[in-house]
Amino acid sequence: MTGGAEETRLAAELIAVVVAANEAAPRILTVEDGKALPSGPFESGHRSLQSGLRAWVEERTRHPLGFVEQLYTFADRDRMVGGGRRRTISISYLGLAREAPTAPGTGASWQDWYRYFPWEDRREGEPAAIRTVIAPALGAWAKSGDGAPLRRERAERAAIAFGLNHQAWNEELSLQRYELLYETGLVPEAGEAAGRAGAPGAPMLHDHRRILATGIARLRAKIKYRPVVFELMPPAFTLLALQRVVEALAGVQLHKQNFRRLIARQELVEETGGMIAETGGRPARLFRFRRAVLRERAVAGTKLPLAPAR
Amino acid sequence: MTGGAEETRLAAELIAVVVAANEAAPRILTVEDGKALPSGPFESGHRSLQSGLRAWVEERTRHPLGFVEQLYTFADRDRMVGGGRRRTISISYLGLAREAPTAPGTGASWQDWYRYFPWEDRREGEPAAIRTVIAPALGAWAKSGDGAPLRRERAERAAIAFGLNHQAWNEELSLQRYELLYETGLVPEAGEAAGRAGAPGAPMLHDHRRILATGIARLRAKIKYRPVVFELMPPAFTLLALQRVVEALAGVQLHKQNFRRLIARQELVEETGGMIAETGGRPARLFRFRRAVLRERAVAGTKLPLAPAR
DNA sequence: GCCATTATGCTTCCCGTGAGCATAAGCCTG
DNA sequence: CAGGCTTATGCTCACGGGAAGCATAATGGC
Repeated sequence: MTGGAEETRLAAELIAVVVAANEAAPRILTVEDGKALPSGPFESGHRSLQSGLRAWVEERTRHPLGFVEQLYTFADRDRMVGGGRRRTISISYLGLAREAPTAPGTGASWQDWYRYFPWEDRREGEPAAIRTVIAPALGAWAKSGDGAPLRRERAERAAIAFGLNHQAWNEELSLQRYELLYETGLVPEAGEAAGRAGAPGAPMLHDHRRILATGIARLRAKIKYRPVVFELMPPAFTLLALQRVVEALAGVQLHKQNFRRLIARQELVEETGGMIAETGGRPARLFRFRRAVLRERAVAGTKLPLAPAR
Repeated sequence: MTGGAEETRLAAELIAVVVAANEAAPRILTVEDGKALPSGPFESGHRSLQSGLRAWVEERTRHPLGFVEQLYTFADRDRMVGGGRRRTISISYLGLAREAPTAPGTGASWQDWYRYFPWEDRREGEPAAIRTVIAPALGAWAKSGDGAPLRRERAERAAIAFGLNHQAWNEELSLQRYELLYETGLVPEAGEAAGRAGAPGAPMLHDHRRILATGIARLRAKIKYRPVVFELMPPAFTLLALQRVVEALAGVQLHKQNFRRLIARQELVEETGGMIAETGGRPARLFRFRRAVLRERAVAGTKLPLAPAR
């Protein structure tokens, strides 16, 4: 059956969500003036999907990708790229790296990821746009549903996704939030109402912003049980720097003392012996990641505290 | 770059891990006399990968798939199926269903999943084969490593994967276990030593047993935080029946009272009002799944207790 | 020297989980 | 028909981790 007569021509494409981070914000590698994620064809020379992606990204960033993980494979019919009769299968990956200057002329650049998802950053509390724009729009959408059950379901979905009413904010729901905004026409990618008052945040080409949302969700979930944050850290760092990076990724503030306790108890780091005179305040000790835990706890749990501060 | 001259021809294939379960064991849908997972080409008529898979499986089992989730996409070069110059991309899915008679003539049949992974069933304690065959073989493999660090690393990997020494058994590591057995040549799929004393369990064609191991790992992880078990249950069931199914999936015995407490506290089920006169013992109440939780907790946590009994 | 700022150590409270003890309700056996 | 066996259910207790706060130690800036 595989070789039918009316065979569709297939193409395969790799799309990468490459994440780096500093204490201020997570950064993602983009192309086309920040409007697309890096992507490239899956070529016959590639040994496997993952090695293809690795080679491809490292060529551009000149920096090795530490951690790489497959995100999702899409092949929706309405997703045909390039306009031909060719069906494209897109395989997306999440990769972690350290930020380094991009090769000039490639159009590649690093961007703050909250530029695309302003509503995902709650480190300074709930962004105003949620209350002034998003919540009202979702409320209207819920009310416009046919029949009470549908209306209730919509209101409930919105409340869970955006932590409205008395629901708690769940930082891992970034994909659901984007999908909800897409479904309700609040992001320009949905086409419908480019003029209408929509959600804030820069759009991307194709469905790249959705893929980015998938990557954010995956990474936010992952940092809670695997020591992957360290892939984003410099060789030596203070505990506060580590906390700031985790907070930047999660988009939430953490309780300092508990964060330190958890890191300490799990023996994730060891002192380098050095100290650093920060910008005011008592000097902090420098730590490095204990590479050994990658072997010891190859799979076991390594939880990061995600309890809100204050 | 997408349309190069020396273009590799691509084919895409969908592979399904379809799981059902009874109180005795989880069951998987197979073809070719239990030696392969159902798979089929991804056709141009399919709207999306998932809808393609759904249509395809439902046609064969005549039963709707409740829950469907993408597992992984492979395209390793050494995985070329069919021998041609054609590169195959395989997209695997996990699906949950209720067991129903398979359509005759299709070669499809349901199989106990522990037939392929005897070492994954610890409901009656550690299977003898681990102590008599697997642990010694892994021990020899570890000792044969070049250099002390490699030997230590190997011993550690084996201990973590199979819960040797003082390590706790982690039921979610089914994929790592299979990969370890593959790497050490203990499963016939590895080719090397078909004659040597290997691990027990029926092999499968291609890399299907590895895909099944991936599905098992995913499902075992999933039942802990999402109410997916109910997709496998009949409309009404006793709490013990529910527990038995969870135990069958996890391959571990659970503490009865705690299991009930957790189910009760989360309000996952409601009484149907009926009772059932079991095989001896006090009659049990019948319950049904509260569909409402799917909306209420569309994403929040729904944990199943996986604490060992006794 | 006093203040602002950050680093660190410890303590308390609360809740979920892991384990058992005890009782209720049928069925089966002698 | 009583006693024993088996499964259903209710409850208690102890422990450990997580969430919040209080308190003290170092520095640099005024």
